[in-house]
Amino acid sequence: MPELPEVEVLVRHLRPLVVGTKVRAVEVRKAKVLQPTKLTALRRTLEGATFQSLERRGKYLLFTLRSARGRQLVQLVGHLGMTGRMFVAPAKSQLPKHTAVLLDLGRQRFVYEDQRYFGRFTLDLRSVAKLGPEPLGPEFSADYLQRELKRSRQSIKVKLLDQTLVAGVGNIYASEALFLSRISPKLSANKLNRAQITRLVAAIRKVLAEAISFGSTIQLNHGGADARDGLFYFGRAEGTPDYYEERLRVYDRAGEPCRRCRTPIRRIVQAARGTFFCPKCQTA
DNA sequence: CACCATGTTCCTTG
DNA sequence: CCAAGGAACATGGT
Repeated sequence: MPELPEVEVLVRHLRPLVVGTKVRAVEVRKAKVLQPTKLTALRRTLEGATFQSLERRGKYLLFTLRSARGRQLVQLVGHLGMTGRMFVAPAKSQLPKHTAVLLDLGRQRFVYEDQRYFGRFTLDLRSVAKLGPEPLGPEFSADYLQRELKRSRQSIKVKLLDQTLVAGVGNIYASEALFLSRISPKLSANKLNRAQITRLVAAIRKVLAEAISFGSTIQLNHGGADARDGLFYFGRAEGTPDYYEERLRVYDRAGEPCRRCRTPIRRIVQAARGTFFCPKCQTA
């Protein structure tokens, strides 16, 4: 469930559940997700430590803990990859098949589960340090984007996936933002004019903010055994079907009519990922 | 069997 | 050295 909005909703959900709790023990079932951190280092750092805060940066979760008796603060980085989930559940509850890391919090336990194990649960901050500005923050402006795009010949769609350009936009919301700003995904980054760049900044902010508010509205069952079929797709409450169906404008809608002009939505492949767009509304 | 999937990193090519 | 493209990672759904 992992682009910026999904991570933001998860962070808001988890924050009150973990802050103030103490880690009694750490169990790792898939050491790959720790890398390059060693199991012994993770244990030494986390056992006895108390969660102090939880923030989001791009698609990453940043946990800050206070060490056992010192007043030393340590940071823990989480990433959900393509299929990761994190939740807090009763200590004896059933665990998902692909559980990677477990934190014993006493009556409750924190679970990081990831079907494909593409995610991370690590003390290594290097990936976070490389991230570009937050798209919902003040640094992400038309001036900034214009400066960054002018040297790149990559298609704008592929460029938006570059986390050093802007942190948190993924394959779904890149297509969505380009549709909203009526820019062809194939347009070379350095060919966007100022008006397009201004529209794109606004569209990125809008699709992300809209998705956060959608995810905050519906009831999500983060820890449930529900079928996991995509972004916000599990455990949603009954009675929100309309908004749910209308939520995405182009992503995964190949062949279906554009919501603006009824032209069939097209799917193309860019950098080995699917891109969805309206060939009539999104002109080069 | 073939192809597809919300992400990131590494390797190769130019 | 840099930019860009593609494969790899691992598992499951259609």
